[in-house]
Amino acid sequence: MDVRAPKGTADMLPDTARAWEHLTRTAQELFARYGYEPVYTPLFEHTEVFARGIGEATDIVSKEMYTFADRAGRSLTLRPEGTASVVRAALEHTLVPQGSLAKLYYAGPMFRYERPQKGRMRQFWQIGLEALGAAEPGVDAEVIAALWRFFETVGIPADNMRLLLNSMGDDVCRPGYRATVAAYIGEHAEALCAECNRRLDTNPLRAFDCKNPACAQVMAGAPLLRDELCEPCATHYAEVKARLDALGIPYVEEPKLVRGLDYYTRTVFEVQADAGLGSQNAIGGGGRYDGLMEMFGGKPTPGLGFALGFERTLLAMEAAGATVPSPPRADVYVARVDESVAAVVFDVASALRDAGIAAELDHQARSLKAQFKQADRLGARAVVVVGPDEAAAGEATLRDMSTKEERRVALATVVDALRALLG
RNA sequence: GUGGGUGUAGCUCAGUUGGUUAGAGCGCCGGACUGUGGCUCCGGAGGUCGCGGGUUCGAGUCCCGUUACCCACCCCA
Repeated sequence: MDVRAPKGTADMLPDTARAWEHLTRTAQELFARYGYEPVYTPLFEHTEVFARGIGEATDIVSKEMYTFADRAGRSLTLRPEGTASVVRAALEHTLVPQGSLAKLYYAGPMFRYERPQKGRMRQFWQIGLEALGAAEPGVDAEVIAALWRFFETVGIPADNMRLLLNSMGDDVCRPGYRATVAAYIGEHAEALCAECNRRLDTNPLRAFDCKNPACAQVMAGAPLLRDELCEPCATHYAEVKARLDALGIPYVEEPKLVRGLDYYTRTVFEVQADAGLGSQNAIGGGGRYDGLMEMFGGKPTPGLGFALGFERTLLAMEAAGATVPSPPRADVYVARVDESVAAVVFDVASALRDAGIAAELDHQARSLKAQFKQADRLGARAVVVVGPDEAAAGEATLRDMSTKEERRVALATVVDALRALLG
C-alpha cells in the first residue's frame, strides 16, 4: 500500500493544525465583532450549484472540479469554493427574507483539480465571509475591512500586503463594455495570444489577466471599464473608496483586476502578499455578486463576500515572522521512580486532569532522568515525583521546575498544592 | 495539460574522475559513582541510497524508463 497522501493533499500535522485552529479562532473572534455568524455547508453539492453559480466557462468549472456520480447516479461535486454553497443554503432556508441581512462566515477545505505548486493545493483550506441582502457600499467597506483586519491580526504587517480594488460594473454597463473589449480584441487579434482570442466570445475581460507580454501591452491600451461605468456603479465605487479612506485602509485601484468567477459584479478586490509566497500571491480575495441569488432562482438579492487561503496566509505569516501561539503541553509532569508505583502515578495524573490541570505521565517505563527531560520539553512548570519512599508514606515529592525547590506533600493534597504553585 | 529541478537515516543534507563494512549535524534512546530536567561529554539504535531495467569485474555515483515531490506556465485563495 502506498502510504502517501494523494497528490495535492497534505496531512495537517500538529504544528499546522494548531495554526489552522489559531486562524479559525481569530476569525471567530474578529468576525463576531463585525456581526457575522458561523455556517457550515456540505463539502459536496449538486454539480449544478457550482456549474451555474461559478459559470460554465470558468477554469474552475470547465477543468478543475472533482465531479463524481453517487450510487444513485446523482452528479455531485466536491466544493471548489464556498460562496455558491452559502448562497444556495441561504436560498434553501430563506436566510434573507425581504429587507433583512444575513452575515455569515465559514471555514473548511475546498477542492480543485490543479497542478500543485507553492501556495496551491488540490485540497486547500479557506476561511470565507458573506454578507447577503445589502446593496449599500458600506457593506463592501465592512467586508473588505474584515478581511484586511484579519490579516493584520494574525501578524501580517500592512506594509507586506496590498489591497487591489476595482469595479466590474453591473448588468447595465458591463454588457456594453464587454462588447467594447471584444471589439478591441478583434481589432488586435494578430497581436494577441491564441488563448485571448479564444476567450473573445466566452469571457473577453479575462484578456486583462493574460501574462503574455504582448497581450499585456495590447491590453494596456484597451478601454477601461472604470471609465465607462454607469452612473449608479460609478457612485457605488466612489462610495466604497470613500469608506475605505475613512477606515485608513490603503488600496490600489487596479482596473485590470478581473476575477475568474462569473458571478462578480461591481466591487472586486484582492489582497496580495509577496514575501513568502511564490507566484500564487493572492492571500485573499472576493467581491460583490448581486445577481447570484437570482441565478439560483431566488428573488434579486445583493450580496458580497471574500475567501482567504489558509496555506498562503501561513506562508505570508512565516515570512513576516508572525508566530502561532503554542501553549505548554503540560502544566505538570507526574514522574515515577519505578514501576511499583505506576498505579499511584496514574491516579495522581488523573486527579490533576479532573481538576482542570494539564498533566502528563510516563507510559513507557522510562528512566526518571528521561521523564524529567520529557517534563522539560513539554513545558511543565512542576513535576510530581512518586517513588517507593513516597508511596509508603502516602506522599509525593513536588518540584518547582523554575526554582528547583522540592517538598513533600500528602497525596491527598497534591491537587491543591499544585493549584497554588501554578497560580 | 506543458516545461524545468530534485529524490541518500525521523528531519536538513555530504557522498570526490563508478571501487572494499554509505557519512555528518539535529532529533531519538542510554550512560557520566547507580531517585531528578534545560548545558557539556561519551555511547547506541536507525538507511530496500524512490522504483524497474541496462552498461560494468564492480553503481548511491553512468544510461534508459517510471513514479513521487518541488518550482514555473495556466488559473486562483
